Amino acid sequence: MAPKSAERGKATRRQLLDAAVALVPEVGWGGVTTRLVAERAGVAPGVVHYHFASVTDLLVAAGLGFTGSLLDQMAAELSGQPGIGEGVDWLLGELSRYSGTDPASLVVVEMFLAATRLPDLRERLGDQIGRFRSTVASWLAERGYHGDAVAAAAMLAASIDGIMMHRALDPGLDPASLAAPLRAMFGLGPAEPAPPAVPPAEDIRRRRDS
Amino acid sequence: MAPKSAERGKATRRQLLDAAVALVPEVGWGGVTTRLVAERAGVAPGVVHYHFASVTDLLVAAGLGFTGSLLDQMAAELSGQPGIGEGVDWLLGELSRYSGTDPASLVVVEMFLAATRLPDLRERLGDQIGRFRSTVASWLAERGYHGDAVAAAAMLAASIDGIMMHRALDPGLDPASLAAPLRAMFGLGPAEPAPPAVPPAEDIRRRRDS
DNA sequence: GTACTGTTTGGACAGTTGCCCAAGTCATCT
DNA sequence: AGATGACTTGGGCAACTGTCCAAACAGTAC
Repeated sequence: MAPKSAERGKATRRQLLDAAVALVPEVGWGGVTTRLVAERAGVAPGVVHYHFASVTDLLVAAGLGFTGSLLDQMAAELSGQPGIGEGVDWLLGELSRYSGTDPASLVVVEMFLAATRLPDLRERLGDQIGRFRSTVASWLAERGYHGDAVAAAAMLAASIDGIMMHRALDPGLDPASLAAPLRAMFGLGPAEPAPPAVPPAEDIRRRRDS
Repeated sequence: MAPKSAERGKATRRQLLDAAVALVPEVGWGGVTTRLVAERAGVAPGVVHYHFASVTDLLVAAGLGFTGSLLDQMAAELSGQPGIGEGVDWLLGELSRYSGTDPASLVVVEMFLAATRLPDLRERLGDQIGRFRSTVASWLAERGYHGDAVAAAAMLAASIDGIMMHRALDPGLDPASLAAPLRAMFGLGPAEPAPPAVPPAEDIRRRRDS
């Protein structure tokens, strides 16, 4: 055999996947072409169809890889939060990193849309999000959330994407200002028990303007 | 002059806009082509570039027309609701009509995405949604919502789109099941005392904060 | 009738697309 | 040495794209 060639092939495949993920936010899901990916990955155009049956196949694989690790990481970090209040606050802080126009946000929305036209993608992306929701629901239940934890997790997940999308149109929409209604959704008080005047140093990492 | 011709022109223009709106959910924003629109509208391909400078121009005009009337209608109907509880419930009922895979939902998401790449569209769509949020905020304030009505309106608007998107991936996600957390967001009690035939056995006796 | 206007037609144009494939490279195996 | 296998190359193909345009088609005004 030729293990050296196989290694190189794996590397090329990875480069194609990375190039595809990077290209989706720039030109849109439908704007990603064979030659564009090849050029970005630094390979000849023919390579794309050697590693993937079609550009759509490449995009599906690349997209699912991206959302999979993103959701896994978010679920893990959220599960590490001690209480529901801390979790919601952490989530809002995390959300401020996704402006709706940044590459990660755009990939997610593009995939939502592409999934409506690709049954295979829809099923697999739905599974990923279902797993995320389950993790969140368990986390809520373990923290003593009184109510339908599954419904609350669904609302939370939907809110994340909704806020992300709306921020794309209104950059002035500050996630921090949404803390009160979001906390109320989980039966939490309107504000942190600690006085907001002096922020607890470890919890708030960066607080921009007002 | 030729008023008869001008009339016919207006009608053709309308047909092109309608065809574009119908096509977006079917083939995607980027999949709408000159010839596709012309065929759907029942005119020759050249007509498109007589009435619009480019396909993008046509799509922007068609999309904004669609979202404009959709948002206006929703704002008007929501404003007609007597109380916040009724409004939220009405909204959830309305939301069940938008499965995330229906034409209207798809047009909205496609426009969000297109707006991130078309500054002109972003600004105008942002204005439309800003107006919607203002209307909702006023409606909340008039109903005695205690808290930041603007933030609550933003969360509500974002939730609508978030739920819509998530329903596209999980058709089993019932908007009605989200009533409890959504109502809690507005400091409302668990549920209305008017359940359908099948009683929602799972009861949530969640008290709000102070 | 002729002149003028706004609208419509269908084809032409240069460019891009996805996918394919014969020929090539290169390390490994017999 | 030759054969094997995985991978890469660059060009070729038919199909499609947005945009343009000379010509035809109305109706109105003179």
